[in-house]
Amino acid sequence: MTRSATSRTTPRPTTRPAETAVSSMSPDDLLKLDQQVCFALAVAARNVIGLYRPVLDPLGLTHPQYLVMLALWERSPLTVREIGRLLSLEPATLSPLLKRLEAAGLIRRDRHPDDERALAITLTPRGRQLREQALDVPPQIVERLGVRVEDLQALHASLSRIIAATTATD
Amino acid sequence: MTRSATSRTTPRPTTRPAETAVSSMSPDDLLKLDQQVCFALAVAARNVIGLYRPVLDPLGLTHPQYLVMLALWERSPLTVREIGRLLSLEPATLSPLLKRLEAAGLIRRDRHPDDERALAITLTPRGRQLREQALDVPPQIVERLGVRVEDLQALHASLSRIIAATTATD
DNA sequence: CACTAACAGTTAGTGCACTAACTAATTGGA
DNA sequence: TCCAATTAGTTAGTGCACTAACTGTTAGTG
Repeated sequence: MTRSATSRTTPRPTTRPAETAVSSMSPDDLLKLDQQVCFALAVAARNVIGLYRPVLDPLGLTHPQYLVMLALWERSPLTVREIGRLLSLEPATLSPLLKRLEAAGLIRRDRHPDDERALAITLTPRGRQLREQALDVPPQIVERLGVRVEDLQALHASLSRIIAATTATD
Repeated sequence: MTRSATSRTTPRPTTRPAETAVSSMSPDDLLKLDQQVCFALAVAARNVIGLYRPVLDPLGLTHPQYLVMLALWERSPLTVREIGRLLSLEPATLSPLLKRLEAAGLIRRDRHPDDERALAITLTPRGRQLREQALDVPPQIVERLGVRVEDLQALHASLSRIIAATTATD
């Protein structure tokens, strides 16, 4: 752990600002950090989604279904591909999910008039109406989380950076 | 905590800080997809795990399997329950996963000598040896992520708060 | 001592998420 | 014009993750 004397008095070749903090970190620490971040990300996501479960249960929605409904409540005729781009999900994942939402009477899966290949996913009246109940979800989650809003905002900012980095590179 | 502003002079019945910001949002914004922390969390986790896929593929591991191996590389005889506590996973999730690791020749699933109910999960020589290759995983991920280390640290701090909040409450 | 509680792990069933392989519609050239 | 390449969505197959219901073991209590 005790940094070897590599960068002692020498000018430090390519010191981008990003690396300033790294210079105080051993490669070992870097590995640990990465492992911890990926682990924390997976656990936090599972835990938070688990928090949604009892809240979404009365609405008859799972968490991914809830995200799809959020997208549709914002803009209603959407194709499968468009939903996939919004949520970073594969069409193969959405296809059965959308059928379940259709079976629940929340959406319609009609052929797109301009392009027979595509589907026009629209809300049914029941689907549109469900938004009323959904308005109560975020406050309940925030309450159950019991985390300061500033912390949530900080988390959101950090996550956005990661998402930008991982979707831009693709 | 610098919670100064909330303690005005009027007591304000049960205004926890969490609720002030949420209740002051317009209902429209409340359900906006792009400000849902849960959405960002889910997408970030999926993206990062997707980043691991090609890196873990040569090792023959999935991401959850990799996390289990990380736990075992740190401490080797572990029960299913103990792994579950470390990774926040249900025994029902781990049971088939561990059988796959056993089938891959990386672990052994022996009955625990002191308690016939429990399993003693141990590494095989091959499983222990795999650590060598795994040492190369985090640097590859950090490189592919292309994110500043400060951002990773900030993310880790935020996630830790969330995990603490969600596992303590259970 | 017996018998019930609690506990460790497994199995069944549902749903998410991915890749690869497929069908059908559309587009763009040669 | 016609036909190859692209595109939209579906299906099959693997694996993760959960809940509920189960088997078998241990431990606690009457």
